Amino acid sequence: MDQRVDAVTQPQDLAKPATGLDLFGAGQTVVAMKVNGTTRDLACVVEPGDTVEPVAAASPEGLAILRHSAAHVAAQAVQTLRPDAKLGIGPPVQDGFYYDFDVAEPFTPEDLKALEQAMRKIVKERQRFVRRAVTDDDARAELASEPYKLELIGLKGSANAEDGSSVEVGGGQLTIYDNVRRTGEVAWKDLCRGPHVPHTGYLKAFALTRTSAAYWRGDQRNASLQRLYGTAWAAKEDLEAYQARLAEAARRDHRRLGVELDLFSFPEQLGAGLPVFHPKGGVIKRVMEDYVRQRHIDEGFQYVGTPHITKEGLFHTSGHLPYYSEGMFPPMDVDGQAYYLKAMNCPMHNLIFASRGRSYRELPLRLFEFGTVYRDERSGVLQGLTRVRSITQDDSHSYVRPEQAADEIRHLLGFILSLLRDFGLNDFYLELSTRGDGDGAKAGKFIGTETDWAEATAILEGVGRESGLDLVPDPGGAAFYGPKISVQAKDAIGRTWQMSTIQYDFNQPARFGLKYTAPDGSQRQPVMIHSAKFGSIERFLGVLTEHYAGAFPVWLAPVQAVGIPVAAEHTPYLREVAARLKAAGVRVEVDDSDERMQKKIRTAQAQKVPYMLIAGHEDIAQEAVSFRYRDGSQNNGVPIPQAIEEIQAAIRERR
RNA sequence: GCCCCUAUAGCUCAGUCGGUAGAGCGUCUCCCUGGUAAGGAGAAGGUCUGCGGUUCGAUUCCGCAUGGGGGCUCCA
Repeated sequence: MDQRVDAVTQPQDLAKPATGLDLFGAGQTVVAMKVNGTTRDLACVVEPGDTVEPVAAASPEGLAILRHSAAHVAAQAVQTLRPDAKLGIGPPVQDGFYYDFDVAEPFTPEDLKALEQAMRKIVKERQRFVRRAVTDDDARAELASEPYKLELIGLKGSANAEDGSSVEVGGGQLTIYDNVRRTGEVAWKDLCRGPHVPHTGYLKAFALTRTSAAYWRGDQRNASLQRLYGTAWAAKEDLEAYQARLAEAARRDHRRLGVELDLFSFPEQLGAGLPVFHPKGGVIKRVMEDYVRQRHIDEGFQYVGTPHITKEGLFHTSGHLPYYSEGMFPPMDVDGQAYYLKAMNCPMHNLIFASRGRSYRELPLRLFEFGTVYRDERSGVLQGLTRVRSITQDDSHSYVRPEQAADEIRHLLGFILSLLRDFGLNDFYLELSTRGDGDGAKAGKFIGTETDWAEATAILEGVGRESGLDLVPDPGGAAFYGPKISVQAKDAIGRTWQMSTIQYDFNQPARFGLKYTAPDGSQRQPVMIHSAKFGSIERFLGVLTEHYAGAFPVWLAPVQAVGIPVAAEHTPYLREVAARLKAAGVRVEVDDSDERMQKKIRTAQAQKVPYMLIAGHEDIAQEAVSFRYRDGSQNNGVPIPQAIEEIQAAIRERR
């Protein structure tokens, strides 16, 4: 498959200058090469003594190059069909690429088909990607009709690579890539750092997927551009596998399963982002909450309760109001005073802490509740259960002596991971959100001294490193009052979800004047550590639904067993069996509808019920039931006590 | 909040080039009494999301609102 070429390190390996095309051939699987560690076009010249390694098309770096080249071809296609289109930027992204355009008319689905067609034509022509160094003035002259490219040239030196606006290669040199036909004619060109595949014929598997709007350089004040999304892969099979993954994700979509399994809905009369849980969704929610509550109590937390509204002063004390007002619903007037729906629980927990004098002996003091908070999320960001406006947090706050903080965070992280594992999630990494030293810190988005931030960040980072999990930095992503670690969990089909957070907060204890009496009798300020295990019950339920594709483990399944009589005359027997199961703590139903057994099995299967208990004459004679499991396997003639024990064991072991 | 798309029965969707609508599933009734993924027959169910406009006439065309989807931005 991939060409394995050992690094060329000795001058005699390479007697005269050569290119990757000479070294690796113009094969399909090598798209670029690393020359002395820098990724370059295969067409670039290497000197004797250079270290050269191939970059395979299927490698992450190779895919990015492939996708970036596909973005160029997409842009060329757009400007062929829409000569008025002005180019924005077109980088590779996760699983694909996009390119932004300023066009008079947005793209339609028919446009996508036509554009794909035009792309295929360009691919067929095997146009070479030819790199050319240009002076700033030449670049301006060549791209005079591309206002956004001119703006990028003007940004040279100040632009950062993160938003894709950086165009120069090392040393401020600009390069243009020409797409050259075999006739030598330049079909298209773009200001670009590269590298690119040798020619468009390398694009074997691509598709345009969707369009959307996007602001120029990601800023709402700028022009709104049309973004064209596509995907590209090293081989057709990879593209098909990707499309199959998307179909699988759609099949698991919790918004769809929520309706099919009768779990929850979003009544229009209630308003956007406000879910109601139906009885079956309510069972899952209740079982989850009961389990999590008990685990918290076992871990030394005390269960508390707080109201949903408060006078506005509380959020001024906490500091949320000046910093977070646009995320809160507008205040309501109660007897001339402004009251707010709470958008967070911590200030109320602080009041519990402050309700009487606290001794160092009480610390860590751990308060926990399921607190429903309300956030005025922008209408455009709402999405099923994963982004709602009423959010039930499994919220806890640990009040500790500063020297206890590291231990408490370690304790919390271990607790969180064990809880997530109990719900079938096993693949994690951590994200460390800090103040960063970028725009946020300068703009006053964060409160507290630099020393405090540095200390808090060091503690979180230390615990994160100890965990052995990957720790990904997220500069500038902290809460305004302190840094945080968040746990990212991968679901059954490899998607990452942000779940739990642990936040170190030295600000709120100061703002609330929280104190405890130290051994020497002095009054000291505790540190508070915020943590949410699921983040939000709603989101977690949505994630779990997709993780299990609706086939919840027995302990969470809304209906754990359904009795299916072979004929109506066997219904009374199954009712007795069901009564015994119910007494044994099993959520069981009997399907006594006027349907045939096969139909009832089909229905139970569609509802993903873990156990189907079938009974006819033969079972009744033996005081038994016949099992049919969700996976279609069977176990006939199981004596009733044994059947009860089997189901109980599955529940007990959280299977 | 911004851009685009979208809204027909409880669900999934046809349809009406402008003359008030259909299917499958589900629900209800009756027949069938059947051993591991759909037995048969019949019925009920829709002011075609809401409000305006254009028109002799609007579910259909236009505008606004609301809900939903894909992104952008945001996400303590």
